[in-house]
Amino acid sequence: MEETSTPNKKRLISQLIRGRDCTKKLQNLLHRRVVDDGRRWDSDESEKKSAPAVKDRRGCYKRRKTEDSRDKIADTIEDGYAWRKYGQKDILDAKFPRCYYRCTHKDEGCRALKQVQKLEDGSEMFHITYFGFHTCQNFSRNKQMFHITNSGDLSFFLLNSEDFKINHSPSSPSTITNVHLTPSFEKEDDSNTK
DNA sequence: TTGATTTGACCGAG
DNA sequence: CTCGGTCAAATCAA
Repeated sequence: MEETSTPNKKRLISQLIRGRDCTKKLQNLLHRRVVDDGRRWDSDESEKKSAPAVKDRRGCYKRRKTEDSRDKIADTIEDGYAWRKYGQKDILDAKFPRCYYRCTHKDEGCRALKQVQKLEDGSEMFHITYFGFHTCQNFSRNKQMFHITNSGDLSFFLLNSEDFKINHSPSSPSTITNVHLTPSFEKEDDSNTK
């Protein structure tokens, strides 16, 4: 990891810059969200409080718009976070069902969600879509960072570190120091270049 | 026992 | 109505 200096370094830097741009965009998005918070989608608390019957009050939710979603293709659904499956659906034109996951720490306020669907091109790969961000404390656990590193998903890593900074302290996360990047960072999904 | 997964019902959007 | 997303009871696993 040391002997290849300039070309890799350059690439790395440009990746970091891209990541930073991305996080900046997301920060803006997050900020907007906070501003007009409350009538977005899923005003869960208020609705749940006034829930009458509990029993057949299923699904007081709104369909997810294309808010802030990030797509990624990977050969594993593992990304270092603890997810809890809450549903699975057969999708109309798809061979494989779509699985729905939320963060295990939802009860602590973490709203991160993801959807996983196997690709139809025969490869054993998965199309993963992330919604929202982790507000739980996952980031203090180092081993999970290395998981992320293994999967080579730099952008996701950066996004979350930024998220972490927003929610906690602006000081640089010391855990980053050990990370070595896998150069195979091929999935180019531009998330939201609309 | 607790926590995670399975699975069919339910809901809102279109 | 159909379809995708979510809920929650039943079930499984540790």
